Amino acid sequence: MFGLLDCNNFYVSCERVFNPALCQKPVLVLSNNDGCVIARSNEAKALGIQMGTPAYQLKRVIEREKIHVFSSNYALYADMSGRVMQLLESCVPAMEVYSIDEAFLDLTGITQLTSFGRKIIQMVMRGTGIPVSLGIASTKTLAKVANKFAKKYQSYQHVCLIDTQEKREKALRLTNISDVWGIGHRLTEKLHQEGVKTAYDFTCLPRAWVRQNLHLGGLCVWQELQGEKCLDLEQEEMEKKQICTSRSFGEMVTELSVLKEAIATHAARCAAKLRKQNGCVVSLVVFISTNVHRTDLPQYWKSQLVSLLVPSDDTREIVTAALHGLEQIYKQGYNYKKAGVILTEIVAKVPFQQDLFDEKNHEKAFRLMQAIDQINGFYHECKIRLAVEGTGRRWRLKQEKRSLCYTTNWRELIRIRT
DNA sequence: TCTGGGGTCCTAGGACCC
DNA sequence: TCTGGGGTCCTAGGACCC
Repeated sequence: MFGLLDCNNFYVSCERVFNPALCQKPVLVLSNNDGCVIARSNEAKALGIQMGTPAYQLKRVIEREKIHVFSSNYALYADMSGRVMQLLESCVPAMEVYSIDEAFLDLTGITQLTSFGRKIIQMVMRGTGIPVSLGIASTKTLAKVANKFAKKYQSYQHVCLIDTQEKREKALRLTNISDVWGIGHRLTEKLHQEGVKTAYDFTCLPRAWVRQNLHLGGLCVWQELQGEKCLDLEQEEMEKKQICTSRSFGEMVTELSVLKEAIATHAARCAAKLRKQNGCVVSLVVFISTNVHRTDLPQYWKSQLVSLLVPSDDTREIVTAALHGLEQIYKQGYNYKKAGVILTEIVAKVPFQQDLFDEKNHEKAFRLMQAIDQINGFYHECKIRLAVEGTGRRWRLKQEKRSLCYTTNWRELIRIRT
């Protein structure tokens, strides 16, 4: 059996752990640049606030309902996620960390699944203060369905088990097709045209039709909903095939010098992620774009592929390549809103490969990068950077309501008044 | 004024080869 | 009347996830 454990309103719950006065109150967490809503407390959901709504459209309701609003604080959320995952690891034979707030658990051989589930939930609550819900079923997709019920109906007390045909059918009849994992809005439209409203209706479609019209991905969902296992636990962390770092700017940017700082910073961040998985990059893409929402201003979107002569994981070489790409696509006279770097072709690192004409001291470069990674890793921020990365003063994110990094920064530890 | 950031996988279609 | 057939590789774009 599979379990899907998911943290309730995760980002909001993290804020509440360190600020209990937020409990029972409507709370929102915003995306980077305080752009749109990415997490809501139940109280905020009850006010009808939808995921993804731009913050400026909510100004009035925020004031009227006294909603507490936070900029996202990823350092805090990532650290809290790590604590939850560590606790889970200690009580199941195997697990897959699926996202920052979700994990699939291998529950093979465990009897009394519901009471076991309740114990896990209590343990996470006691250890971290984060409320979680658990769905249990014979496939991952059904465990996802069960998890929705565990969250939605109080009577389950945060654990929902689907272990019989009757329960499975009943759950599928009560699940909208759009709420099924793997069915996005496009497939929902297509299925609505076929008269499919619920997950149960979907399972009644003939296999051949599903294969032909929804292809392999759709067929996998169809099988899993019947209780036929298609997906397994993925335990080892896969190496990324692409690594991307991009950000919108807090304010619009026109000058090349400012874009250079941003691109250099993103490229350096990509390089650090790359070294973490022992990879080297062969080619990368740099892109810049204006603000697509400002239809009153001239628009420009351009990307440039850059190939490195020798695969590299050296921040200096990756940054140089990225800046080279930027110079080829920069055009004066536009207000830029976003820039990014994508490492598109990644290969495994072969230690100190030497080219005949290569005069670089790879051993020395390796030690330098290692030292930088260690120092930056220790401080949870980039203390050591290239000068071209600048200070970010001119393009920094807007984060007006960020809470403190209670668990990762000594200067921001929680203060208790005496 | 103002709308995030990071990924994956699959498929169709074109280019090219013999 | 009649226009081969089969294969690979690459890329762009679409769809999905959190």
